[in-house]
Amino acid sequence: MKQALVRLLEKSIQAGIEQKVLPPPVPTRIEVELTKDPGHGDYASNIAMVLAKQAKKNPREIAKILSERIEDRDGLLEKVEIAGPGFLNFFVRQAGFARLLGDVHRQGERYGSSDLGKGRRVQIEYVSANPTGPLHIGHARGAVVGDVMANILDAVGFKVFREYYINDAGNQMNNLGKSVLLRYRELLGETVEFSEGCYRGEYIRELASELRKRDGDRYIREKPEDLIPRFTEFAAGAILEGIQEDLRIFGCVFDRYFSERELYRDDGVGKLLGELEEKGFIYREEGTLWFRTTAFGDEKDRVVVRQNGDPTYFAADIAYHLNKFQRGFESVIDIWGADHHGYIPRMSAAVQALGYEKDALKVILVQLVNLLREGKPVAMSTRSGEFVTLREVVDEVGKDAARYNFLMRRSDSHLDFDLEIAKKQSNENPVYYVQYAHARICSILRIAAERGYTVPAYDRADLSLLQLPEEVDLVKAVTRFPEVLEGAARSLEPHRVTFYLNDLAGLFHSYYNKNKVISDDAALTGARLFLCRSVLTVLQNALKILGVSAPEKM
RNA sequence: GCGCCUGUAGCUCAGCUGGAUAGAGCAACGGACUUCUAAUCCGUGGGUCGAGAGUUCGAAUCCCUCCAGGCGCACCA
Repeated sequence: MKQALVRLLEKSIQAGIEQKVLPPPVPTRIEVELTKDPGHGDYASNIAMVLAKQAKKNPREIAKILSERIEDRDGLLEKVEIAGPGFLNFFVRQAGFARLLGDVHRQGERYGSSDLGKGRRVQIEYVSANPTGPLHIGHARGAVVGDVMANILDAVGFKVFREYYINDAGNQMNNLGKSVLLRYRELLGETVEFSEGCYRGEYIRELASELRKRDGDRYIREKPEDLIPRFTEFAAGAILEGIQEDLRIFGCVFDRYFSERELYRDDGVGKLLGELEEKGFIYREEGTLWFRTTAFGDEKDRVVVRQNGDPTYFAADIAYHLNKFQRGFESVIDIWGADHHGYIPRMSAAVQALGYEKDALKVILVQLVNLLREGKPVAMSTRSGEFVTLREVVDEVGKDAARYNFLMRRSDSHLDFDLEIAKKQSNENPVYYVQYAHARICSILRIAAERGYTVPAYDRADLSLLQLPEEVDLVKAVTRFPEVLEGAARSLEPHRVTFYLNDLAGLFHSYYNKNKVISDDAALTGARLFLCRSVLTVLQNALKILGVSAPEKM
């Protein structure tokens, strides 16, 4: 509907230009919005005010010129009014709205999707937690934001690739192996001391005892230098398997888990740094290699190879991002914890130095989660290994509530996650509000069927009977869905889908309480069933994108 | 000290990229189940959009200056 109105406006501006009452050109962006106040019609455009400056005319005068030249061939509009400083208010005929439900009917589970992305390839990297311990609640938010963002981009026509970067090459891996070895020795009766950087979580103890069960005490005679790599290998493998399992249970499935080690194969990182040095982006100073990130606006240059010869994490990350682009992705999205925001300028600099557009890399920052129980903070300390794992949260509150809760805020704002509220099956928990709307419609359709009503086909339903204000509002909301997905994709803001769902469910609950869908009037019942079915389709499609189930009964 | 993010109703937050009288949920109060599911709905009250100046037809939104909070400022990842 919005787009149809934009086209009408384009044509009327065109006509105005041809008749020399408006100066060219036709603006590239014409805004049409849903109105808040029914007195302002259904849709409104501010285009007359936008044109006022270049046309050097009073906005109301321009509005008049435009409204006189609108050729409504399809009979969508009842009338067009000029209001306030120069708004064009469109009053859509009821039949115009009802027609839109035909799209829902025809497209079914594809309703809402579009070809905004035109099949362009996007890679989206998220979670990417080091395999040094199980995922905790902090990782969960990034996982959901990434997963849902990917679903949204997929829906609007991008070809999406989901990836998890495994940081399995740094010295933290060494610490992991060392930590397990120490616990292993402890199990065999030695007294051990944990140095700085060691991991002390309970899971380390479990890994050690697993090793002991499997291989007994035969490692006790070997040298630590020989043992640590093997212990590391074992621990990282086991932990990564656990991470993958947790993510799967949480509904996050990746196309690929990319190992950092792969970047070092055949001295890949070294060669890349050499190339960048030839191009002048890297220089040597006091025995270290520096990347000239200041050339692209970073506040200082960054080390890529330390004095001791080891490449930094940043060096590998440059290679990783080059690898992404070389695999043919036109656009790359990284999802990071907000505490890494300082890392953006250097990564952006690297991407530009590699010869790609600045816009080719986009970063979504996800703020930390405050875990609460009945309003009181739950203590978490990664160092000591006291934290609530993702698995524990999913087990306690369920996948649906957990996922929905992480999508109720903009990603870059802090989020309080209260375990007790998330668990409650009450009105404090919005996920049930939406699911309940779905279950209610299912129930209506069931009972309608029992009474001999079926949802009519689009051309058999008399949708002109849908005249109540609540019905028009519902139709409007249904038609907003594709726009919401596009907006969420454009702005990289998955929370918009959640807010939209709350609105839609609210409109339905309100309608439901006031009106009967099933009545003795067969034609009216048919029209209302058709409307219900349309709402149901949107609820299902949207919930699917969020990775939240749509129960038929509650 | 520098940089980024945040500041909107008592609380938690939206505000569609500058539009018309700033919204929702909780909490408070008052109502609605003999009905297609009350995990719902209807109503009432509640605001100096952190403060100040600026840009223009028009600002919660954009620019500048302050104030408050968070996070960064490694040859860690």
